[in-house]
Amino acid sequence: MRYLTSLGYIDAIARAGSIRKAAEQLSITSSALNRRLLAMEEELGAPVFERLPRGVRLSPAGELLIQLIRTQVSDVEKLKSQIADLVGERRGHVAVACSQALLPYVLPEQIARYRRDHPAVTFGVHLRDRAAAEQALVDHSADIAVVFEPIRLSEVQVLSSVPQTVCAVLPVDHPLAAKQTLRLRDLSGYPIGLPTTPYGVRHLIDIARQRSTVELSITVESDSFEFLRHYPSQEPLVTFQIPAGLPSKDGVDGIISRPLDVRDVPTGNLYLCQLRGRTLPVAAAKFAMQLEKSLLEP
Amino acid sequence: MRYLTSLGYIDAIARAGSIRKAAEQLSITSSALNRRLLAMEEELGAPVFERLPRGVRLSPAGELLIQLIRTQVSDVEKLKSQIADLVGERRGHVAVACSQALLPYVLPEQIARYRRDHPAVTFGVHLRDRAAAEQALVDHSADIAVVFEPIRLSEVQVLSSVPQTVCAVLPVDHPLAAKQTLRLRDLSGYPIGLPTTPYGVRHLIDIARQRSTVELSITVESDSFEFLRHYPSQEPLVTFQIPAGLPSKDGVDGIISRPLDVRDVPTGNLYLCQLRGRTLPVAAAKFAMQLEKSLLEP
DNA sequence: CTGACTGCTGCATTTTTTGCATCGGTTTGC
DNA sequence: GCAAACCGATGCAAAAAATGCAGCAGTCAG
Repeated sequence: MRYLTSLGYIDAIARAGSIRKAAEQLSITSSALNRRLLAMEEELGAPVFERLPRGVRLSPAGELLIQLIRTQVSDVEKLKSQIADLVGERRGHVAVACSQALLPYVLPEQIARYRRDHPAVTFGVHLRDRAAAEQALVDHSADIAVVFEPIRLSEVQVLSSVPQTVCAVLPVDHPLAAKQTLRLRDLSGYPIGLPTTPYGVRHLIDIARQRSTVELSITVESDSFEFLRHYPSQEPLVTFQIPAGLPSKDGVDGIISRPLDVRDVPTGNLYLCQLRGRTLPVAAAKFAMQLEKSLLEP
Repeated sequence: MRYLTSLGYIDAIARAGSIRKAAEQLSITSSALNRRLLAMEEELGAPVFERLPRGVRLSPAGELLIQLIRTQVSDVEKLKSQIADLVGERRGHVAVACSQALLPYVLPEQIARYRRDHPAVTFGVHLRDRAAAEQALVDHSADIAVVFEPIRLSEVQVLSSVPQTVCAVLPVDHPLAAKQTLRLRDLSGYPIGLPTTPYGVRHLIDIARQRSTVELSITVESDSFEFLRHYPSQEPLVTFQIPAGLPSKDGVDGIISRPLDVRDVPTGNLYLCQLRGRTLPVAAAKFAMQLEKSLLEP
């Protein structure tokens, strides 16, 4: 929207932390950008940024302004989406922030399904750890977030949640493949691969390790489930994943999954969230409803 | 605010019902205004107004837009007020919609008191009947409303209410002046002046007249309490008013007031309201708090 | 001290907005 | 049934605003 350019520019400065950097990203000169900022500060009667030797930082007034800017911009998005809906075009854009587990199966399937009905809707899928996903909601860079065991912020509103029992992921020929569910002590002695700390699965495993005396031999750590999932084809590694991130059938890619006994590792929850108090654009709201339904009835 | 001009222009068109009329009020040419509108419609992908032979009317999309415009404009007002607060200037503007009863004593006193502490804050006081006051909140032309016995709309949020027993207003030398409280039948035979229908006092009196067999001789009707209040100096007329609209002492202006018996005329309530879900600008919120306090502890 | 970075500003140029005049259309009054 | 009075839309030239360019002063790391 034309009339929001100044607001978008200021948002860009806030994100870039520097007028010149922001100007480069926006493909305009720093002088033009600087003048828009000065004009805004003139109108507000207070500086929006503190000038530092190495760039700028939001002033207290700027913090208020940037919040207004983001809600106003996304409100306009919402309006446009509503109007498109009114005209019958049903177009829009949905930005999703999610945990890794959603990437291989759930989101590709759900987005494709949604787009079959509404081909004019575009999607953005952004991998974010638990904290960053919530931050993305707050700064409006995501409309909805799907996260496992999130750090609960008061600004986030939970639309629905589904329990997810952590599963061990093993090569098909692993000695433990015979068992239907695994205790933590079963894993003792086998090489283990773990996700790095910010992730929910690791969080639950860590809790279990603290409560138990079982010693796990942690061979590999990675922030990529993709890596951990494919590693066992080289060495018989045991790693962990929640059901949503696993293929529906055993044996695909030469791996199988076995749920961990809930006495060892508590069942976590996968949460579908949005920013509290925000009315989502039509497309995002409808997609969230579809996703919610599919998560509850897998 | 500079970047809101287009929005303000479109709001002006919506209020004026015609591009040319709005252009005149805005002191610009109709062509300039028309082009801004066309540009906006282009960006939205839908017409904002239906073109009628005698002007324009909001389209469904326009209804959505105008609502967004008004909240955005008042959100910016709020931001500016907050920033001014931050800078320590404490300035702002408070628009009040109120019943007639508030005009002579309550509001002048309260506004003057507020302005003693915050001289940079300006006020707008708008006389509105019960329905119009609530409409003023909805379209953001008022920040707060003080009304007697309002028609309750779901969009309105009550901040506080105080009971107000309807009083009869008589000349000091009226035969009924001896009594401390008056029954409706006491008034039978004396000439009566009544406010016109949209007002709350009239509403309560009408209810009382329906329930009772007493015949009142209605001599004068007026939509001005000011007129009714001063009429008795010419002819011994009995009229009605709520305590908030009466001088604190009897005998001022040659009139006295006597409460009506609550068995005849039910006690009404004076309501202090704002638009539901709206966060008021700092100045309006503080003034509302002061007003609320003074109404509860008269 | 140098070099790289920052935000800011004067001036010429480009882009956008505005005003003026006018067109085509519908309603209203006689 | 015709003229006058509105209405919104548009081409064109003038006015206003935004932009790019170049260069300023200041800070900081090495």
